[in-house]
This record gives sequence, structure tokens and C-alpha cells, in this order.
Amino acid sequence: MQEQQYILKNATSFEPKHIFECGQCFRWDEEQDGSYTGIVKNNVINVKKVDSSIIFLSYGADKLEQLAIDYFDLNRNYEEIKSTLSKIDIYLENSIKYGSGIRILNQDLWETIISFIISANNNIPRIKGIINRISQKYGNKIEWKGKKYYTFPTVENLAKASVEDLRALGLGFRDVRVYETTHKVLNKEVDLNKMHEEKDTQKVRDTLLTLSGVGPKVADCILLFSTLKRFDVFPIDVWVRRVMNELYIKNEDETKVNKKEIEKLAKEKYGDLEGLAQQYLFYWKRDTA
DNA sequence: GCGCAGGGGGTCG
DNA sequence: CGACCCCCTGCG
Repeated sequence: MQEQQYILKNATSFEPKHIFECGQCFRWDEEQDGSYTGIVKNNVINVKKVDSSIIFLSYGADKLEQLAIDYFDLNRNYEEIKSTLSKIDIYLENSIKYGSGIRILNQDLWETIISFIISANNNIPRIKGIINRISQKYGNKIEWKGKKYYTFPTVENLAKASVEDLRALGLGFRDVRVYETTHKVLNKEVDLNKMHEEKDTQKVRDTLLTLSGVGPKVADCILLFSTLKRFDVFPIDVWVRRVMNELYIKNEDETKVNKKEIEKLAKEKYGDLEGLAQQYLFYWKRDTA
């Protein structure tokens, strides 16, 4: 364990607030100084933007520079992506201006699966609370600057939790889902490593859908926000349904908008970058609502 | 202040 | 298509 610093100079498309509050992650918290602190693998990381520089500070086992490059997807050219998407229409152009510093993280697949199962019919403060409590009980403690942090539990460690244990941590009806999925992964009925090797997004999606608590929306979030990193998915939640209806479909009752229609529209308009388009639209709509 | 509805990043049967 | 656990929020 060691403290490290890595500075990214002249950063473009990197705004901590946009990255950590666009709804893709649950383990980052804002500090008094506007920086964000979170847990990535066995490391605590603090991210602060000063002018056009990003200052990463970490305490943990991994080499910070490589970790930051991987996790924040720093080798991807977001300027080019944004330029492409901005040309599609004025709505996307505006939402990209609003969330110009969004980057989609490469989050651990296992952690992302469990986190988004917990997210079902739930709100963000509570989701974060549940994940914190799970990590506190089944993860490893890291002490840094007088504060305690907990890593997300491994499959083996979370498998020690009974359904009742999970219920006691406040998971509610999601307890059985997390339990079943944990044991399915533990038994290698679903092999997470193999999922990374599969090229066909639909096939990976079908595999994810076999997991308890993973439906279409959660599967798409996992595909988009984890190291699976597929942009050709379009997670449809209440906000995305709302924004797509208001901008394009214009149905009086947004709850009656057909999911297939939204999917078709997204594919037509945004093509294989639809997942990114979804994030800009979602962040803009939810934040300005 | 406090109590009480209302509803939330959906999934399952 | 309704129920689901819990808690966070807003309103009286």
C-alpha cells in the first residue's frame, strides 16, 4: 500500500461532477473542496480538477497511472465522439454541451452486476447506502488519512452472506436476487471472464439476462458501464423514456410509449454510439428537470 | 418538528 | 400487470 499522485495535464472531456453524477457509479462521494473520493479495486482514489489539470491521488496497491488510464478510459477520444454525436441533431448537441465532461468508466464487471441489481426500483442515496454496508461487512478495510474505506467484496466473500444477512443490510426484496446471482457466478454457471471474450453484444446480453435480478434495463447498464464497455446498447429507464418522448415521439402519456419504438429510434439516430447518446441525454434531462 | 403518503435508475411470477 | 422492501423526500 502506498500513496501516489498522477497528474493529467490539458485534460479534455473530463469533468468530475459529470463523470460521477451521471448515474453510472455509486461509490464516489464529493468532498468539501469539490474533489471526489472513491474506491476502485483495492485503492482509494481522490480526483480533483484544477484548471485544465486532473490531479489523481491514490492509496492502494495498484500503479495509479495505469489504473487511471484504464478506469477513466483515458485513451478514448471523446472529442471525436462528441463531435460525431453533436452533428446528429440540436437536442444531442445541447445535451453534449451540458455534460461535456462525461466519460463512461470501466468498472469492475462483478461490482457493476451487483450494483445494478440493487438499483432496481430504488433511489440513489439508498443504493449507495446498501453498497457501502455490503462493502463494510464483506469487503476489505483501507484506512487513509484517518478515514475508513471498504473495497467491494469479492465473489467468494459475498457468497458468505445468507439471504437473511443481505436482508439485514437493507436490500429488501433484492436479497434473493443478489444471493442467487452471487452463487451462480461463484459456481461458474456464468463465467465473467468468458463474457469479456464474447464479441457479440446480444450474446453477452443474453448471458446477463440469465442472472437473477437482471432484466433488460439492468443488463444494458452493465454492458455500458462495466469493462464489457458496449456502446451499442440503450438502457431505458423513466428518464430516458421521458426525454425520448418529449424530444421525438411526443405521446401525451409517456408511460404508454412503446419500448421497442424507443429502441428503434435510438438505433436509427445514434447507431453504434447509442449508449453514449443515452448518457448525455439522461444527464441533461435528469439534472435540469 | 413529526407523521404520513408517494415514489424510486425494474424484475419477476 | 400488480406486488415487491426500504428509505428518502415533500407536504400537512
